[in-house]
Amino acid sequence: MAQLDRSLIAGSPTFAGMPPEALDEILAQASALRLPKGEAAFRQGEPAERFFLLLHGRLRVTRLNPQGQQMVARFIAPGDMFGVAMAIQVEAYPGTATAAVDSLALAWPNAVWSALLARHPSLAVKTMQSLGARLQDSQKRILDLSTQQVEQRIAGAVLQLAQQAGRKTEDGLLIDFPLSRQDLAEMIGTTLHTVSRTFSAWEAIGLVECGRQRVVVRDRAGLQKIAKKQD
Amino acid sequence: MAQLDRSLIAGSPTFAGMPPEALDEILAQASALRLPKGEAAFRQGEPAERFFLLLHGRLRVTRLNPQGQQMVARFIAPGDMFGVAMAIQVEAYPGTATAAVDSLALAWPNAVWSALLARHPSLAVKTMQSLGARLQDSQKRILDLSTQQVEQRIAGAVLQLAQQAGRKTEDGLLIDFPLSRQDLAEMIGTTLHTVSRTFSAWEAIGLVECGRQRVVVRDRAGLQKIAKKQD
DNA sequence: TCGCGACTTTGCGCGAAGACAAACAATCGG
DNA sequence: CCGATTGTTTGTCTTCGCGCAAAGTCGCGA
Repeated sequence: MAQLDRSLIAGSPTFAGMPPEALDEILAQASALRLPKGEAAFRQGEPAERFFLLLHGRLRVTRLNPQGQQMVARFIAPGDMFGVAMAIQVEAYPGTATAAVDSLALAWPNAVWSALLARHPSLAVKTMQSLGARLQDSQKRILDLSTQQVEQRIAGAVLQLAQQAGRKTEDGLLIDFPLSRQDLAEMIGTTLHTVSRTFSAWEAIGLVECGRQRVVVRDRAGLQKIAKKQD
Repeated sequence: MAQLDRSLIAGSPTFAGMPPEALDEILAQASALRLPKGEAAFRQGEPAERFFLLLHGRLRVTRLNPQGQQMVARFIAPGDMFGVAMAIQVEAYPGTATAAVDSLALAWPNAVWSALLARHPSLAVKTMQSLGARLQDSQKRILDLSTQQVEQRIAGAVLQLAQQAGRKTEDGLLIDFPLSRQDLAEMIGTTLHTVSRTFSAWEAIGLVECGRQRVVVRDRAGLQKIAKKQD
Protein backbone atom coordinates (compact mmCIF):
# COMPACT_ATOMS: atom_id res chain seq x y z
CA MET A 1 0.00 0.00 0.00
CA ALA A 2 1.10 3.53 -0.69
CA GLN A 3 2.66 5.40 2.17
CA LEU A 4 0.12 7.57 3.96
CA ASP A 5 1.12 10.99 5.10
CA ARG A 6 0.52 11.97 8.70
CA SER A 7 -1.03 15.23 7.62
CA LEU A 8 -4.02 13.15 6.56
CA ILE A 9 -5.09 12.56 10.11
CA ALA A 10 -3.46 15.41 12.00
CA GLY A 11 -6.33 17.63 10.95
CA SER A 12 -8.99 15.43 12.48
CA PRO A 13 -10.08 16.55 15.94
CA THR A 14 -9.72 12.98 17.16
CA PHE A 15 -6.00 12.94 16.53
CA ALA A 16 -5.24 16.63 16.91
CA GLY A 17 -2.42 17.37 19.28
CA MET A 18 -0.82 13.95 19.12
CA PRO A 19 2.94 13.74 18.61
CA PRO A 20 4.05 13.00 15.03
CA GLU A 21 5.49 9.59 15.91
CA ALA A 22 2.14 8.54 17.33
CA LEU A 23 0.39 9.67 14.18
CA ASP A 24 2.81 7.70 12.04
CA GLU A 25 2.30 4.64 14.17
CA ILE A 26 -1.45 4.94 13.91
CA LEU A 27 -1.30 5.51 10.19
CA ALA A 28 0.88 2.48 9.67
CA GLN A 29 -2.00 0.29 10.73
CA ALA A 30 -4.59 1.95 8.54
CA SER A 31 -5.60 1.06 5.06
CA ALA A 32 -7.06 3.47 2.56
CA LEU A 33 -10.56 2.90 1.27
CA ARG A 34 -11.87 4.46 -1.93
CA LEU A 35 -15.62 4.87 -1.94
CA PRO A 36 -17.16 5.83 -5.28
CA LYS A 37 -20.50 7.59 -5.00
CA GLY A 38 -23.21 5.15 -3.95
CA GLU A 39 -20.85 2.60 -2.45
CA ALA A 40 -21.18 1.61 1.22
CA ALA A 41 -18.36 1.58 3.76
CA PHE A 42 -20.48 -0.79 5.81
CA ARG A 43 -24.04 -1.97 5.94
CA GLN A 44 -26.51 -2.23 8.79
CA GLY A 45 -26.31 -5.56 10.57
CA GLU A 46 -22.87 -6.50 9.27
CA PRO A 47 -20.45 -7.57 11.97
CA ALA A 48 -18.46 -4.48 12.91
CA GLU A 49 -14.89 -5.42 12.09
CA ARG A 50 -13.36 -2.05 11.28
CA PHE A 51 -13.59 1.58 12.22
CA PHE A 52 -13.00 4.53 9.96
CA LEU A 53 -11.95 8.11 9.46
CA LEU A 54 -13.36 10.07 6.56
CA LEU A 55 -10.65 11.95 4.70
CA HIS A 56 -12.56 13.39 1.83
CA GLY A 57 -16.12 13.40 0.54
CA ARG A 58 -19.37 12.90 2.41
CA LEU A 59 -21.20 9.83 3.68
CA ARG A 60 -24.86 9.41 4.45
CA VAL A 61 -25.74 7.10 7.35
CA THR A 62 -29.14 5.47 7.14
CA ARG A 63 -31.05 3.17 9.45
CA LEU A 64 -33.79 0.77 8.57
CA ASN A 65 -36.47 -0.26 11.03
CA PRO A 66 -37.85 -3.81 11.14
CA GLN A 67 -40.79 -2.72 9.01
CA GLY A 68 -38.42 -1.59 6.29
CA GLN A 69 -38.85 2.14 6.70
CA GLN A 70 -35.67 4.12 6.40
CA MET A 71 -34.29 7.25 7.98
CA VAL A 72 -31.15 9.31 7.55
CA ALA A 73 -29.26 9.25 10.82
CA ARG A 74 -26.50 11.70 9.96
CA PHE A 75 -24.03 12.92 7.41
CA ILE A 76 -20.34 12.27 7.95
CA ALA A 77 -17.94 15.06 7.09
CA PRO A 78 -14.19 14.86 6.42
CA GLY A 79 -12.32 14.50 9.70
CA ASP A 80 -15.12 12.53 11.36
CA MET A 81 -14.54 9.09 12.82
CA PHE A 82 -17.29 6.64 12.00
CA GLY A 83 -18.24 3.02 12.45
CA VAL A 84 -16.76 3.09 15.95
CA ALA A 85 -19.17 0.36 17.01
CA MET A 86 -16.59 -1.42 19.11
CA ALA A 87 -16.09 1.67 21.24
CA ILE A 88 -19.65 1.30 22.40
CA GLN A 89 -19.61 -2.46 22.64
CA VAL A 90 -21.82 -3.15 19.68
CA GLU A 91 -21.29 -6.23 17.56
CA ALA A 92 -22.93 -5.10 14.36
CA TYR A 93 -23.10 -1.77 12.61
CA PRO A 94 -26.37 -0.14 13.57
CA GLY A 95 -26.68 1.65 10.23
CA THR A 96 -25.44 1.81 6.67
CA ALA A 97 -22.85 4.36 5.57
CA THR A 98 -23.07 5.23 1.89
CA ALA A 99 -20.94 7.65 -0.08
CA ALA A 100 -23.03 10.64 -1.13
CA VAL A 101 -20.15 11.74 -3.35
CA ASP A 102 -16.89 10.04 -4.30
CA SER A 103 -15.10 9.70 -0.99
CA LEU A 104 -11.92 8.53 0.63
CA ALA A 105 -11.58 7.02 4.07
CA LEU A 106 -9.05 5.29 6.27
CA ALA A 107 -9.98 1.99 7.88
CA TRP A 108 -8.50 0.19 10.88
CA PRO A 109 -9.21 -3.35 12.02
CA ASN A 110 -11.09 -3.43 15.31
CA ALA A 111 -8.23 -5.07 17.13
CA VAL A 112 -6.26 -1.86 16.82
CA TRP A 113 -8.82 0.01 18.91
CA SER A 114 -8.04 -1.24 22.37
CA ALA A 115 -4.31 -0.97 21.76
CA LEU A 116 -4.74 2.62 20.66
CA LEU A 117 -6.91 3.38 23.67
CA ALA A 118 -4.29 1.98 26.01
CA ARG A 119 -1.42 3.90 24.44
CA HIS A 120 -3.28 7.16 23.88
CA PRO A 121 -5.67 7.99 26.69
CA SER A 122 -6.62 11.22 24.97
CA LEU A 123 -8.30 9.11 22.33
CA ALA A 124 -10.88 7.93 24.86
CA VAL A 125 -11.58 11.48 25.89
CA LYS A 126 -11.93 12.67 22.32
CA THR A 127 -14.17 9.76 21.44
CA MET A 128 -16.28 10.44 24.49
CA GLN A 129 -16.70 14.02 23.42
CA SER A 130 -17.61 13.06 19.91
CA LEU A 131 -20.19 10.57 21.19
CA GLY A 132 -21.44 13.25 23.53
CA ALA A 133 -21.89 15.68 20.69
CA ARG A 134 -23.79 13.08 18.71
CA LEU A 135 -25.94 12.33 21.73
CA GLN A 136 -26.73 16.01 22.16
CA ASP A 137 -27.63 16.22 18.53
CA SER A 138 -29.87 13.17 18.75
CA GLN A 139 -31.65 14.54 21.79
CA LYS A 140 -32.27 17.78 19.98
CA ARG A 141 -33.69 15.91 17.03
CA ILE A 142 -36.01 13.99 19.34
CA LEU A 143 -37.19 17.21 20.90
CA ASP A 144 -37.77 18.73 17.48
CA LEU A 145 -39.62 15.70 16.19
CA SER A 146 -41.83 15.73 19.27
CA THR A 147 -42.62 19.39 19.38
CA GLN A 148 -42.02 21.14 16.07
CA GLN A 149 -44.13 21.34 12.97
CA VAL A 150 -42.81 19.89 9.75
CA GLU A 151 -41.96 23.25 8.21
CA GLN A 152 -39.91 24.27 11.22
CA ARG A 153 -38.05 20.99 11.17
CA ILE A 154 -37.22 21.34 7.49
CA ALA A 155 -35.89 24.83 8.14
CA GLY A 156 -33.82 23.56 11.05
CA ALA A 157 -32.37 20.71 9.05
CA VAL A 158 -31.49 22.92 6.11
CA LEU A 159 -29.80 25.44 8.38
CA GLN A 160 -27.83 22.72 10.11
CA LEU A 161 -26.69 21.24 6.82
CA ALA A 162 -25.80 24.67 5.52
CA GLN A 163 -23.66 25.28 8.54
CA GLN A 164 -22.06 21.87 8.35
CA ALA A 165 -21.49 21.72 4.63
CA GLY A 166 -22.20 25.20 3.34
CA ARG A 167 -20.13 26.79 0.60
CA LYS A 168 -20.50 30.47 -0.22
CA THR A 169 -21.60 31.23 -3.74
CA GLU A 170 -22.82 34.38 -5.41
CA ASP A 171 -26.41 33.31 -4.75
CA GLY A 172 -26.03 32.36 -1.10
CA LEU A 173 -24.94 29.35 0.87
CA LEU A 174 -24.85 26.16 -1.19
CA ILE A 175 -25.14 22.82 0.54
CA ASP A 176 -22.11 21.21 -0.96
CA PHE A 177 -23.21 17.69 -1.75
CA PRO A 178 -26.14 16.08 -3.54
CA LEU A 179 -29.14 16.19 -1.24
CA SER A 180 -32.45 14.91 -2.52
CA ARG A 181 -35.88 15.80 -1.18
CA GLN A 182 -36.11 12.19 -0.11
CA ASP A 183 -32.94 12.53 1.99
CA LEU A 184 -34.28 15.59 3.71
CA ALA A 185 -37.62 13.90 4.27
CA GLU A 186 -35.91 10.94 5.90
CA MET A 187 -33.85 13.23 8.09
CA ILE A 188 -36.83 14.94 9.60
CA GLY A 189 -39.45 12.22 9.45
CA THR A 190 -41.78 13.34 6.73
CA THR A 191 -42.43 12.58 3.06
CA LEU A 192 -40.60 13.88 0.05
CA HIS A 193 -43.88 15.38 -1.11
CA THR A 194 -44.17 17.65 1.86
CA VAL A 195 -40.54 18.70 1.54
CA SER A 196 -41.03 19.46 -2.12
CA ARG A 197 -44.12 21.55 -1.47
CA THR A 198 -42.37 23.47 1.27
CA PHE A 199 -39.39 24.18 -0.94
CA SER A 200 -41.63 25.41 -3.71
CA ALA A 201 -43.24 27.84 -1.29
CA TRP A 202 -39.89 28.99 0.05
CA GLU A 203 -38.48 29.43 -3.42
CA ALA A 204 -41.44 31.62 -4.32
CA ILE A 205 -40.65 34.04 -1.51
CA GLY A 206 -36.91 33.95 -2.12
CA LEU A 207 -35.81 32.06 0.97
CA VAL A 208 -34.00 29.34 -0.92
CA GLU A 209 -33.06 28.39 -4.42
CA CYS A 210 -33.03 24.79 -5.36
CA GLY A 211 -32.72 22.28 -8.10
CA ARG A 212 -32.16 18.59 -8.47
CA GLN A 213 -30.42 17.33 -5.33
CA ARG A 214 -29.28 20.88 -4.76
CA VAL A 215 -30.17 23.50 -2.17
CA VAL A 216 -28.94 27.06 -1.83
CA VAL A 217 -29.87 29.11 1.22
CA ARG A 218 -30.56 32.66 0.10
CA ASP A 219 -32.06 34.12 3.25
CA ARG A 220 -30.61 32.54 6.33
CA ALA A 221 -32.32 34.88 8.76
CA GLY A 222 -35.66 34.15 7.15
CA LEU A 223 -35.17 30.41 7.60
CA GLN A 224 -34.09 30.91 11.19
CA LYS A 225 -37.28 32.82 11.82
CA ILE A 226 -39.30 29.92 10.47
CA ALA A 227 -37.32 27.38 12.47
CA LYS A 228 -37.98 29.21 15.70
CA LYS A 229 -41.49 30.43 15.27
CA GLN A 230 -44.14 28.89 17.44
CA ASP A 231 -47.47 29.59 15.76
CA MET B 1 -20.66 13.49 56.55
CA ALA B 2 -21.48 9.91 57.31
CA GLN B 3 -19.05 7.29 56.08
CA LEU B 4 -20.18 5.79 52.81
CA ASP B 5 -19.79 2.13 52.22
CA ARG B 6 -18.06 0.93 49.11
CA SER B 7 -20.83 -1.51 48.41
CA LEU B 8 -22.88 1.50 47.42
CA ILE B 9 -20.99 1.96 44.20
CA ALA B 10 -19.51 -1.46 43.57
CA GLY B 11 -22.84 -2.54 42.09
CA SER B 12 -22.89 0.18 39.46
CA PRO B 13 -21.63 -0.96 36.07
CA THR B 14 -19.43 2.14 35.91
CA PHE B 15 -17.38 1.09 38.88
CA ALA B 16 -17.75 -2.66 38.64
CA GLY B 17 -14.49 -4.53 38.77
CA MET B 18 -12.48 -1.79 40.41
CA PRO B 19 -10.26 -2.71 43.34
CA PRO B 20 -11.73 -1.90 46.78
CA GLU B 21 -9.13 0.76 47.56
CA ALA B 22 -10.06 2.60 44.39
CA LEU B 23 -13.72 2.48 45.34
CA ASP B 24 -12.94 3.84 48.78
CA GLU B 25 -10.89 6.63 47.30
CA ILE B 26 -13.65 7.54 44.89
CA LEU B 27 -16.26 7.42 47.61
CA ALA B 28 -14.22 9.66 49.86
CA GLN B 29 -14.73 12.49 47.42
CA ALA B 30 -18.45 12.01 47.04
CA SER B 31 -21.23 13.59 48.99
CA ALA B 32 -24.64 12.08 49.50
CA LEU B 33 -27.66 13.86 48.11
CA ARG B 34 -31.18 13.21 49.33
CA LEU B 35 -33.83 14.00 46.75
CA PRO B 36 -37.41 13.98 48.00
CA LYS B 37 -39.99 13.34 45.32
CA GLY B 38 -40.32 16.35 43.05
CA GLU B 39 -36.94 17.84 43.86
CA ALA B 40 -34.36 18.42 41.13
CA ALA B 41 -30.75 17.25 41.20
CA PHE B 42 -30.00 19.89 38.59
CA ARG B 43 -31.92 22.10 36.23
CA GLN B 44 -31.54 22.73 32.54
CA GLY B 45 -29.15 25.58 31.80
CA GLU B 46 -27.48 25.56 35.21
CA PRO B 47 -23.69 25.49 35.03
CA ALA B 48 -22.69 21.84 35.30
CA GLU B 49 -20.58 21.70 38.44
CA ARG B 50 -21.19 18.17 39.62
CA PHE B 51 -21.82 14.69 38.31
CA PHE B 52 -23.89 12.02 39.97
CA LEU B 53 -24.65 8.38 40.58
CA LEU B 54 -28.17 7.34 41.49
CA LEU B 55 -28.22 4.95 44.43
CA HIS B 56 -31.90 4.55 45.00
CA GLY B 57 -35.14 5.82 43.54
CA ARG B 58 -35.88 7.06 40.04
CA LEU B 59 -35.27 10.35 38.27
CA ARG B 60 -37.04 11.82 35.29
CA VAL B 61 -34.92 13.89 32.89
CA THR B 62 -36.81 16.53 30.93
CA ARG B 63 -35.76 18.98 28.26
CA LEU B 64 -37.44 22.22 27.35
CA ASN B 65 -37.22 23.71 23.89
CA PRO B 66 -36.95 27.47 23.33
CA GLN B 67 -40.69 27.64 22.74
CA GLY B 68 -41.33 26.20 26.17
CA GLN B 69 -42.50 22.76 25.10
CA GLN B 70 -41.22 19.95 27.21
CA MET B 71 -40.22 16.36 26.62
CA VAL B 72 -39.08 13.48 28.80
CA ALA B 73 -35.58 12.53 27.71
CA ARG B 74 -35.09 9.48 29.90
CA PHE B 75 -35.57 7.88 33.26
CA ILE B 76 -32.56 7.27 35.45
CA ALA B 77 -32.41 3.97 37.34
CA PRO B 78 -30.32 3.10 40.39
CA GLY B 79 -26.73 2.45 39.34
CA ASP B 80 -26.84 4.96 36.49
CA MET B 81 -24.40 7.84 36.27
CA PHE B 82 -26.02 11.11 35.31
CA GLY B 83 -25.19 14.75 34.84
CA VAL B 84 -21.86 13.79 33.26
CA ALA B 85 -21.90 16.97 31.23
CA MET B 86 -18.21 17.59 31.70
CA ALA B 87 -17.37 14.26 30.11
CA ILE B 88 -18.85 15.55 26.90
CA GLN B 89 -17.48 19.04 27.24
CA VAL B 90 -20.75 20.77 27.97
CA GLU B 91 -20.87 23.79 30.24
CA ALA B 92 -24.48 23.63 31.30
CA TYR B 93 -26.82 20.75 32.02
CA PRO B 94 -28.86 20.10 28.89
CA GLY B 95 -31.87 18.96 30.88
CA THR B 96 -33.53 18.88 34.26
CA ALA B 97 -33.36 15.79 36.49
CA THR B 98 -36.28 15.51 38.89
CA ALA B 99 -36.96 12.81 41.46
CA ALA B 100 -40.01 10.78 40.41
CA VAL B 101 -39.94 9.13 43.83
CA ASP B 102 -37.88 9.83 46.93
CA SER B 103 -34.34 9.18 45.80
CA LEU B 104 -30.77 9.08 46.93
CA ALA B 105 -27.73 9.98 44.86
CA LEU B 106 -24.02 10.54 45.21
CA ALA B 107 -22.50 13.72 43.85
CA TRP B 108 -18.93 14.58 42.92
CA PRO B 109 -17.52 17.97 42.07
CA ASN B 110 -16.50 18.25 38.43
CA ALA B 111 -12.85 18.69 39.28
CA VAL B 112 -12.74 15.07 40.41
CA TRP B 113 -13.60 13.86 36.94
CA SER B 114 -10.34 14.38 35.10
CA ALA B 115 -8.35 13.05 38.05
CA LEU B 116 -10.51 9.93 38.08
CA LEU B 117 -10.15 9.51 34.35
CA ALA B 118 -6.38 9.73 34.62
CA ARG B 119 -6.14 7.21 37.45
CA HIS B 120 -8.76 4.81 36.18
CA PRO B 121 -8.69 4.41 32.41
CA SER B 122 -11.50 1.88 32.60
CA LEU B 123 -13.76 4.72 33.63
CA ALA B 124 -13.40 6.32 30.21
CA VAL B 125 -14.24 3.05 28.55
CA LYS B 126 -17.29 2.50 30.74
CA THR B 127 -18.48 6.03 30.22
CA MET B 128 -18.01 5.65 26.50
CA GLN B 129 -20.14 2.54 26.55
CA SER B 130 -22.83 4.18 28.57
CA LEU B 131 -22.90 7.15 26.22
CA GLY B 132 -22.98 4.72 23.34
CA ALA B 133 -25.96 2.93 24.79
CA ARG B 134 -27.77 6.20 25.26
CA LEU B 135 -26.90 7.20 21.72
CA GLN B 136 -28.28 3.93 20.40
CA ASP B 137 -31.43 4.47 22.37
CA SER B 138 -31.80 8.02 21.10
CA GLN B 139 -31.35 6.91 17.52
CA LYS B 140 -33.99 4.28 17.99
CA ARG B 141 -36.37 6.86 19.38
CA ILE B 142 -35.73 9.09 16.39
CA LEU B 143 -36.45 6.24 14.04
CA ASP B 144 -39.64 5.43 15.91
CA LEU B 145 -40.80 9.02 15.99
CA SER B 146 -40.17 9.29 12.26
CA THR B 147 -41.77 6.09 11.15
CA GLN B 148 -44.19 4.69 13.71
CA GLN B 149 -47.77 5.54 14.50
CA VAL B 150 -48.63 6.92 17.90
CA GLU B 151 -50.18 3.70 19.18
CA GLN B 152 -47.08 1.71 18.26
CA ARG B 153 -44.87 4.23 19.98
CA ILE B 154 -46.92 4.11 23.16
CA ALA B 155 -46.70 0.34 23.15
CA GLY B 156 -42.96 0.51 22.62
CA ALA B 157 -42.45 2.99 25.43
CA VAL B 158 -44.56 0.99 27.86
CA LEU B 159 -42.68 -2.20 27.03
CA GLN B 160 -39.36 -0.47 27.47
CA LEU B 161 -40.37 0.98 30.82
CA ALA B 162 -41.74 -2.37 31.93
CA GLN B 163 -38.45 -4.00 31.11
CA GLN B 164 -36.44 -1.28 32.77
CA ALA B 165 -38.57 -0.83 35.87
CA GLY B 166 -41.00 -3.71 35.87
CA ARG B 167 -41.98 -5.53 39.02
CA LYS B 168 -43.92 -8.76 38.91
CA THR B 169 -47.30 -8.69 40.62
CA GLU B 170 -50.24 -11.05 40.60
CA ASP B 171 -51.84 -9.01 37.80
CA GLY B 172 -48.82 -8.68 35.55
CA LEU B 173 -45.79 -6.45 35.25
CA LEU B 174 -46.13 -3.23 37.21
CA ILE B 175 -44.09 -0.20 36.20
CA ASP B 176 -42.62 0.54 39.55
CA PHE B 177 -42.77 4.31 39.83
CA PRO B 178 -45.43 6.97 39.35
CA LEU B 179 -45.87 7.53 35.64
CA SER B 180 -48.53 9.93 34.48
CA ARG B 181 -50.20 10.02 31.09
CA GLN B 182 -48.46 13.34 30.63
CA ASP B 183 -45.04 11.75 31.21
CA LEU B 184 -45.72 9.07 28.66
CA ALA B 185 -47.03 11.64 26.21
CA GLU B 186 -43.86 13.67 26.56
CA MET B 187 -41.73 10.58 26.07
CA ILE B 188 -43.19 9.73 22.72
CA GLY B 189 -44.18 13.13 21.43
CA THR B 190 -47.93 13.17 21.67
CA THR B 191 -50.60 14.56 23.99
CA LEU B 192 -51.86 13.14 27.24
CA HIS B 193 -55.29 12.92 25.64
CA THR B 194 -54.16 10.49 23.00
CA VAL B 195 -52.31 8.39 25.57
CA SER B 196 -55.36 8.31 27.79
CA ARG B 197 -57.63 7.24 24.94
CA THR B 198 -55.20 4.52 23.90
CA PHE B 199 -54.98 3.19 27.43
CA SER B 200 -58.74 3.10 27.73
CA ALA B 201 -58.92 1.02 24.59
CA TRP B 202 -56.14 -1.30 25.76
CA GLU B 203 -57.72 -1.71 29.16
CA ALA B 204 -60.99 -2.71 27.51
CA ILE B 205 -59.31 -5.60 25.71
CA GLY B 206 -57.22 -6.60 28.70
CA LEU B 207 -53.79 -5.59 27.46
CA VAL B 208 -53.01 -3.36 30.40
CA GLU B 209 -54.48 -2.32 33.68
CA CYS B 210 -53.97 1.17 34.85
CA GLY B 211 -54.83 3.77 37.37
CA ARG B 212 -53.60 7.09 38.53
CA GLN B 213 -49.89 7.36 37.61
CA ARG B 214 -49.85 3.62 37.48
CA VAL B 215 -49.49 1.11 34.67
CA VAL B 216 -49.57 -2.69 34.79
CA VAL B 217 -48.76 -4.71 31.71
CA ARG B 218 -51.08 -7.69 31.56
CA ASP B 219 -50.41 -9.00 28.09
CA ARG B 220 -46.85 -8.37 27.05
CA ALA B 221 -47.08 -10.34 23.85
CA GLY B 222 -50.15 -8.39 22.84
CA LEU B 223 -48.33 -5.11 23.30
CA GLN B 224 -45.33 -6.35 21.39
CA LYS B 225 -47.62 -7.24 18.53
CA ILE B 226 -48.97 -3.70 18.49
CA ALA B 227 -45.49 -2.20 18.73
CA LYS B 228 -44.29 -4.13 15.71
CA LYS B 229 -47.29 -4.14 13.48
CA GLN B 230 -47.06 -2.20 10.28
CA ASP B 231 -50.60 -1.61 9.09
C1' DT C 1 -63.39 14.02 57.23
C1' DC C 2 -63.71 17.21 53.80
C1' DG C 3 -62.17 20.02 50.39
C1' DC C 4 -59.03 21.12 46.70
C1' DG C 5 -55.80 20.28 43.38
C1' DA C 6 -53.78 17.14 40.36
C1' DC C 7 -54.65 13.71 37.23
C1' DT C 8 -57.70 11.43 33.98
C1' DT C 9 -61.44 10.57 30.79
C1' DT C 10 -64.28 11.55 26.91
C1' DG C 11 -66.53 14.12 23.12
C1' DC C 12 -66.24 16.82 19.03
C1' DG C 13 -64.32 19.38 15.12
C1' DC C 14 -60.56 20.66 12.46
C1' DG C 15 -56.23 20.95 10.16
C1' DA C 16 -51.63 19.44 9.00
C1' DA C 17 -49.63 16.30 6.47
C1' DG C 18 -49.71 11.55 4.61
C1' DA C 19 -51.47 8.45 0.69
C1' DC C 20 -52.26 8.04 -3.89
C1' DA C 21 -51.74 9.49 -8.56
C1' DA C 22 -49.89 11.37 -12.59
C1' DA C 23 -47.18 14.36 -15.18
C1' DC C 24 -42.91 16.48 -15.71
C1' DA C 25 -37.64 17.41 -15.74
C1' DA C 26 -32.91 16.24 -15.65
C1' DT C 27 -29.20 13.13 -16.01
C1' DC C 28 -26.76 9.14 -17.73
C1' DG C 29 -25.49 5.32 -20.46
C1' DG C 30 -25.55 3.38 -24.69
C1' DC D 1 -29.00 11.88 -29.60
C1' DC D 2 -32.45 9.10 -27.43
C1' DG D 3 -34.66 6.29 -24.12
C1' DA D 4 -34.67 4.80 -19.45
C1' DT D 5 -34.12 5.85 -14.90
C1' DT D 6 -34.26 8.67 -11.17
C1' DG D 7 -35.74 12.65 -8.98
C1' DT D 8 -39.29 16.47 -8.60
C1' DT D 9 -43.63 18.91 -8.78
C1' DT D 10 -48.40 19.41 -8.12
C1' DG D 11 -53.23 18.07 -7.34
C1' DT D 12 -56.85 15.82 -4.72
C1' DC D 13 -58.57 13.18 -1.02
C1' DT D 14 -58.38 11.19 3.42
C1' DT D 15 -57.28 10.58 8.10
C1' DC D 16 -54.77 10.57 12.35
C1' DG D 17 -54.33 12.70 16.20
C1' DC D 18 -54.14 17.48 18.18
C1' DG D 19 -56.72 21.45 20.17
C1' DC D 20 -60.23 22.75 22.89
C1' DA D 21 -63.62 21.97 26.32
C1' DA D 22 -65.81 20.06 30.16
C1' DA D 23 -66.74 16.68 33.40
C1' DG D 24 -65.27 13.12 36.37
C1' DT D 25 -62.19 10.87 40.06
C1' DC D 26 -58.59 9.98 43.03
C1' DG D 27 -55.60 11.15 46.97
C1' DC D 28 -53.33 14.18 49.87
C1' DG D 29 -53.14 17.57 53.32
C1' DA D 30 -55.45 20.49 56.42
